[in-house]
Amino acid sequence: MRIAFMGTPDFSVPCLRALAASKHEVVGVFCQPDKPVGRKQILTPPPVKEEALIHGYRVFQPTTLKNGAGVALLREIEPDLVIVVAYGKILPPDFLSFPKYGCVNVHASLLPRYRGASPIHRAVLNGDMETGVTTMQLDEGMDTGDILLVKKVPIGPDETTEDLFDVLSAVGAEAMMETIGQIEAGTLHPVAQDHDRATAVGLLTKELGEVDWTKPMQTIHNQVRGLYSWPGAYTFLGGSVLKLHRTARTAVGTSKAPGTVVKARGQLLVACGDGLCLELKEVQLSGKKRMDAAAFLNGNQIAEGDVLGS
RNA sequence: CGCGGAGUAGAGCAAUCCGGUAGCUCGUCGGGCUCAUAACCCGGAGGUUGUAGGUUCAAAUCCUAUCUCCGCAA
Repeated sequence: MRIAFMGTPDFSVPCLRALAASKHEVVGVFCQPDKPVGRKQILTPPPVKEEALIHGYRVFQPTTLKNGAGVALLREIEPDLVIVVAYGKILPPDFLSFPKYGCVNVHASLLPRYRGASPIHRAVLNGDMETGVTTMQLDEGMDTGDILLVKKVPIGPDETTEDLFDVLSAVGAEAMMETIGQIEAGTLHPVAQDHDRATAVGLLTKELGEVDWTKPMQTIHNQVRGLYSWPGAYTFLGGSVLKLHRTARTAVGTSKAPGTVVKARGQLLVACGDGLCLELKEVQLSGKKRMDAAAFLNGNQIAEGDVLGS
């Protein structure tokens, strides 16, 4: 089958690799234009582009697919099927209907839950015990198409978004290959989503990372692991930003006010809103490197009784 | 030249403004104590202070250049 692939970030790469290793012909790869990245604003190609170039695929980085621009490109490569994995742009109707088998999307959630831009983060943030990958037939809406195939994945209590990212991108590749196989075999049974149960999630913002210590310990723990490693959770210590990279739940109770450092010897415990302590295991003060709690405590930069959050 | 912080023992920090041969906590090694401990006590090892120049009787500290790391912004 002639397949065009559309994707941009790391998450999409395993899918492209799987296609490359398959019998199918990758006739073109679409991704977002190169962007300046990092402190020095170096123009960097997206991960999918780098992977595509390794295989010698034709790469397209159009700024828009609207007004026939996308279809014009499809006409050049004549794909039977288009696979879309975290591409980053909405596909117009004429584009969706161009390939014989349409466009199939790999989405990192159990649809109709978490439609939109940040499904993995949201599942962890909400403390879900389970998430997964859904493949669906793309339609004009945002992740509203008929469901083709679902694979579930459990979420561990301390698992981070980054951990899940790796798992789900691998599972996504499996789901994709299985879906393609069934398309060829004609054995798929698309199921409409239950739109009443749908939830939509937007892009993440930095502000989501600020910890509110009056919240329950579990909620803050979810926030830390859900936003790891980007954009990250943070609080304030003496006016400086203190990033929280890793935390652990404890059963230690306290009567101290939320945000108070309850223990700063051996381990670092902070009081949360529900009277339980959250252990900070790895932190980073602005301008400093990230370090584990033991190293942080050695420098005497924090003491019992200090209050985080201001 | 977007803004800013930092490079000192294995780790995290202090001493830098007001130059005078480097200190603290942890780890490590040896010994001791205790029913016991991420407990405590005693002792030791470990640093040409990112690099290159300069000023000086003397530089971690002042001057110049350079490399690296990090926070913000994008």
